[in-house]
Amino acid sequence: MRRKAGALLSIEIGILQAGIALLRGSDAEFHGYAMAREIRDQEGARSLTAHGTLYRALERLEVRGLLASRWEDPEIAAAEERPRRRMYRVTAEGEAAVQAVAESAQEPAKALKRGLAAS
Amino acid sequence: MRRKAGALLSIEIGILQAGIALLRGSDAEFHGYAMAREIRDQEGARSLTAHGTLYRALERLEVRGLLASRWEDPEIAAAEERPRRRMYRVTAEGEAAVQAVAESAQEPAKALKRGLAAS
DNA sequence: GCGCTATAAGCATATATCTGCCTATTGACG
DNA sequence: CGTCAATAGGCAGATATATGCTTATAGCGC
Repeated sequence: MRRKAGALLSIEIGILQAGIALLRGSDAEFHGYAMAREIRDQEGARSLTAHGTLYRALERLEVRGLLASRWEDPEIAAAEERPRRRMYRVTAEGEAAVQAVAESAQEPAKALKRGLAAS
Repeated sequence: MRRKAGALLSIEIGILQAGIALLRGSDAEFHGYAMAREIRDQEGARSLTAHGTLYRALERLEVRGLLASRWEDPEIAAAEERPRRRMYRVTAEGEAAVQAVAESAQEPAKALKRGLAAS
């Protein structure tokens, strides 16, 4: 659907924000499937159809350097009897990108506040 | 569907026979998913519904000692970028069980042959 | 022979990631 | 401002294994 140069899609912002929220916590890493669950539960039944949409979004973010990933130690996955996970973390670049989006989104809000104060 | 004491179901016989055929080959081991493909291709679109039927049959055969399994080294699965496999092989007991079934199945055939020869 | 019950089979879904193919949307450009 | 093209989204399925729940069936006892 033809992307505006350098812009972030809402799904991408969502991923980064959720990932940044994790940075405050203990592990700071997440994996695709858990993120899919998060989005499905919160954003009122967003389908992500078979998760294809999400995994592609994750890939895009990694290619752009906003996320970095590593494969979980396969021994751990085997011990827990589940498929192995690809662990993602938000990079400094990723944090900056979200910060930029948040700030530009606040501009109209500030304008509104000023407007209310004046009336 | 209430099993006759000690009897083998046709799906179980099929698994064991296919497994025994492999014994002549190089690896002698198989995994559930490959077996499912085999059965699907050969037995004219047997569904095995999401493979649930097959995996339970494999489990039954293992519990009865006719199959033995081991988990594939998770590093290999990771290197090949796929979920890990559970590798099965037919035990001596398994071979004997199939042998017994095959022999009892030949009885009627022999009787028929005798009958034909006499006419 | 008939009904009861044990159990296999079918259906669905969980776990986790990924790709192919088609459609819908949207930014960009004339 | 309308059309074109790039790309995101949706659908489907592959790779592997496994479990919960319901339904069908077959053996066994009466």
